[in-house]
Amino acid sequence: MGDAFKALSDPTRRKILELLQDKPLNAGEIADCFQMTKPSISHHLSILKSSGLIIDERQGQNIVYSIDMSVFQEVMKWFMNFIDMGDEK
Amino acid sequence: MGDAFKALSDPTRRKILELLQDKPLNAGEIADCFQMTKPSISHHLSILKSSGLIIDERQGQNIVYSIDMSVFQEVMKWFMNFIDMGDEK
DNA sequence: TAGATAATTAGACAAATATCTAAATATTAA
DNA sequence: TTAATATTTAGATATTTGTCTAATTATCTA
Repeated sequence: MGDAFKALSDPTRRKILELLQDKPLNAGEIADCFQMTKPSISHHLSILKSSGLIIDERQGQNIVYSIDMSVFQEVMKWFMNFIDMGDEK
Repeated sequence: MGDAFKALSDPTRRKILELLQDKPLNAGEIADCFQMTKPSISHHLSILKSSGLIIDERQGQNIVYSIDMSVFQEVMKWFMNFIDMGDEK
């Protein structure tokens, strides 16, 4: 899960996640939202993918990215532990 | 809030937060939990502090650190937006 | 005030990171 | 099969990051 925190530390990657929150997008559509070269965005997508935060699927010439909730939920659980405290002891 | 994500990306810093989850600790007590020099821990503490995730208070010779929940909650809200989705539109 | 203890700041350095350009791969369509 | 489009991979580079040692600051106590 450490990889997810690393992935979340970059603002470009967080913005990518926010974009995908609305709907799946292909790499080109994502890149169009940034003033950055496509290879750079591709690199960020690869980090998000290997951290488990997004998944990709080829659709013809395009590669469509979407959010994978399972790792998000793990990270959320980590935060929840800090809120719970009042309950026990 | 970007600073908080940056701060959370390092495993040592996350472990410090987990330690402080139990109770406030001074810099020396925190350093004792790691195989790392005190200056390195001090550096991590300073990053956590400037990100708003912890606060410090001098008590005599010691400086006691504890978690500041307000930024935690902001970060949590960011994650919540990814869960909510089902509700609107 | 001098010495001891707790912690930080300063400065150096290797490793990791984000970005770019150029080249390669994969798919579609003519 | 050739050309066009979408995307990634490779390689280079400047910046950021995490760590260390040495020096400094702050507090307490004898």
